[in-house]
Amino acid sequence: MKELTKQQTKVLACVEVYLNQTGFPPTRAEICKELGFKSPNAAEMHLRALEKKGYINIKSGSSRGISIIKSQQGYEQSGLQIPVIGLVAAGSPTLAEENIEKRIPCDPEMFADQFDYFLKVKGLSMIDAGIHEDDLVAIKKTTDVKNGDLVVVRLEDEVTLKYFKKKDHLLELIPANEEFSTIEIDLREQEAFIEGKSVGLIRTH
Amino acid sequence: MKELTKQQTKVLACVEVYLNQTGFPPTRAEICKELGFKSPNAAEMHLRALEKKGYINIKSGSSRGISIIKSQQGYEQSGLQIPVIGLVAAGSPTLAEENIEKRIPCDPEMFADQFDYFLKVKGLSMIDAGIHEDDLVAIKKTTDVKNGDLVVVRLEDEVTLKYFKKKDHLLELIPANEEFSTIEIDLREQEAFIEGKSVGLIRTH
DNA sequence: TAATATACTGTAAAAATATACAGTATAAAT
DNA sequence: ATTTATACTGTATATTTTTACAGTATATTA
Repeated sequence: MKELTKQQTKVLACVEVYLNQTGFPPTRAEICKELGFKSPNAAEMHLRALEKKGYINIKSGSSRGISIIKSQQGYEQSGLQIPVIGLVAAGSPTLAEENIEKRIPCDPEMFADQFDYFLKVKGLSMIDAGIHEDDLVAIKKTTDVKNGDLVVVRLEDEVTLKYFKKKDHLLELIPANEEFSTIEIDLREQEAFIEGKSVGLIRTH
Repeated sequence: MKELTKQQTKVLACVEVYLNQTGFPPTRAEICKELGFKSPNAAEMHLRALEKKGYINIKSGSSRGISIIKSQQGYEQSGLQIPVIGLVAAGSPTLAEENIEKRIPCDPEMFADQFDYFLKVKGLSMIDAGIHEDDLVAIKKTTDVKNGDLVVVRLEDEVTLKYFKKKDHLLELIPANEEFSTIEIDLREQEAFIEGKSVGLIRTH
């Protein structure tokens, strides 16, 4: 890829910034206004140079017909960001702003099932299932869970991620670590709120 | 958010598809051509309705001045799809079409580092690192790796995912499973091609 | 020293585009 | 039975926008 002159770099950046802010490319006149040129031909010439060097494509005859081929900036954020929630000991994992640690740009349909948020794993209770501390488990908000599903359950003030098993009044929350023991709940005595189930996992190396 | 009529949904989809394909929004006339309308006013009315319902913004007086507020589509349609490559025993993991098992809609910047493809894990050699069979490891194509990195290395015709350790002429490829042994390579005797390193992992539950 | 590339100004015209206005048709709601 | 909302056609025009053409100035290369 050929190198750009200083001015060409400025013009390309101007187009990209305009695109990010408005969602559509600028006109020659708008580029001039932004960069202080007094003739639309100034912008035109730079755009032509950028096209020749393979950085942009110009659709002839179209207004604002500029498309970026090689961006100076990183991948533009397409807007879809999934919140990450810490597996806090107290309270249910709400999507309220104060509970969101960060957001990750990804597609809510990247796993087989759609999901609503990531839950950041604390502790080692699921390590034998290959789920480590700080892994992010993709959670689909639902109460429709089956035996064997990996579920997020709230017991009073505590939220936990375990395998689900239910028979009549007995709910078992089964860890994947020999050093932890199964939580057994008699649903006639204690309430259990199913927050959702895991449809996938991601980990940053 | 108000519901859209069938035609409004079509028009919104048309705008989004056009945007994804060209990088700039369509004109009224182009929407008409795409959807078979014979009057630019047909497109105009639908766009106005979409603006009123909060799905798009129209910059008055500007050509192609449409910006999407609430997208109907995800990464699937926006083209951001990352290929999944099977960890085949023979040959390097190329992005040639025949090696691509499927594509996953997600953002190449979802992990700390950008990555190029997913590698589907075979075998249990990394199980103690929480990497199971059929997990998808996000690989960044690079030869710039440090000791301790999880790397994809090709030895002759075999591709393997292991921890990297190099000292002078000795390359060690270390598994995370006691039942497997470290691969030791004297680089003066045998070549080793570093295909890339892992920046993350995803797993579908 | 001439040629060439960069970097513009200034003007103008053709083409692209938004957008208003006047209608038609149909189905659902009042 | 009348109003209201959806869904258009068809025309016209003011405005926006591209883009060509004619210059000017400066620095670099041959």
